[in-house]
Amino acid sequence: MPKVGMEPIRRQQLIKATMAAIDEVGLADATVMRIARHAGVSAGIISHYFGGKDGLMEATMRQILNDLGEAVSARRNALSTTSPRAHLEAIIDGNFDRSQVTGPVAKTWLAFWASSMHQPQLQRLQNVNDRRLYANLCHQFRFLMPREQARDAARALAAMIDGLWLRGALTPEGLDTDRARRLAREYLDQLLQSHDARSSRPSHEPQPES
Amino acid sequence: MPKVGMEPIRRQQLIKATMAAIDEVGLADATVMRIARHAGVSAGIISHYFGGKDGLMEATMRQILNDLGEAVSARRNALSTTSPRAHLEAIIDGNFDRSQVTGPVAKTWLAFWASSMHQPQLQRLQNVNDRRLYANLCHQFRFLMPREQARDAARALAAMIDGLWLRGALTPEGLDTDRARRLAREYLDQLLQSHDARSSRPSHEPQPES
DNA sequence: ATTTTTTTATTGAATGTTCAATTAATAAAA
DNA sequence: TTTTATTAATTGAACATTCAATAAAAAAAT
Repeated sequence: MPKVGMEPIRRQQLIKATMAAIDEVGLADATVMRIARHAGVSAGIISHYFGGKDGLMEATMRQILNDLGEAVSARRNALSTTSPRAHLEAIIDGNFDRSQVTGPVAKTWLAFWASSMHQPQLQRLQNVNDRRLYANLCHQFRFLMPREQARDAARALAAMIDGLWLRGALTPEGLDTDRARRLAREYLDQLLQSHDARSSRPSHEPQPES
Repeated sequence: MPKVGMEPIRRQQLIKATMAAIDEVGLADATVMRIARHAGVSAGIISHYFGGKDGLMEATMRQILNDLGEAVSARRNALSTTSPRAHLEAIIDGNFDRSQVTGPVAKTWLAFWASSMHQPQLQRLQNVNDRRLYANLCHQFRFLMPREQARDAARALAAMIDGLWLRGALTPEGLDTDRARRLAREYLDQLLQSHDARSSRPSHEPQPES
């Protein structure tokens, strides 16, 4: 059976098998044997390609975060406008991208989320991702409102996205992607309208400084 | 040492110790020995009072959900008005109640949240709680807007609350309670304003039936 | 074009550890 | 003295990891 150049194939297989196993029985019961069985290989191979279980877990989380980042980037790059609203909508849509929201990925994500509280390696990845979402949102809001307001808007929209996502992952029926996207977009509308209403009044409106 | 009537004392001690252990090392490494050590007793006592580790875990989650429910109820009962807005604000405040947001409780909550995806017993508790928050919110919004709109408002506010809460639990600095409360309240304002704006226009406004 | 050697991929069994649960013993209180 | 509370030691199962063995493929030598 052994052929050359199996490494990238096996790595991919095992990462996918990890998500399947976590989706099936949860992180706590996702043993190396179970994961290996899912991939149709022996348990030892995990240590061979990933150095151990931890390595596989980290690689799996990396993959998820990477996919998410690319889903967002792809939608933003497809835009021909620099309109902040369009970019904010792209960020929302990217976060509710199909590939991110499918059962196995969603559950794996949440499992890692929880365990990242106590695993420094995962925590680092988690934080990078969190900050990226916040920074992206904040940057776009800055075109539309003063700094502090933009920060709050970014914080709130980030919370809304994560909250919808979390509730979706937990309900037995899974996330209703269309509804989640719609609610997040409606919230974005409200944020922008709310600012328009405030800034169209004759008060001082501090424009974004550079 | 042995005295009569230790049961309620030990149970409380052990539940608290469970949260402390989970806060310290995470659910995965919260072994019975570690928990027992936190409580200053031996590991065997856990099986004696809770029938086993699972029993202790369930009791701990029950306690957290109970405390949360009481925090909300207490604030709502303290109101002398039936104003939907006041009740919605009380629900928000209750969810960001001090006792819920302290490090150990928050982390334990999130840990259970994740593991409830695969543990039927915890999942049941989780769902009851989720539905209660949604139903409470929905019922209040129904006084102010038509059914479908009220449902969406409830879903969105619930997501916002959970999202703020989740992000707070994950950041190393912990949740900024005041800011979270403020953002959730501002969102509530937007939801209510947004409806006012829509219903003050000369369109048909379906009043709450019943 | 064979044969030999080396490299790569993989397995299965063995190892040692960790854990929850059980049990027998102990000690205080009633 | 009997019951209640608790512990320390033990058991057995589950687990990740390691390692020697094997088998295929590729490369080198004949």
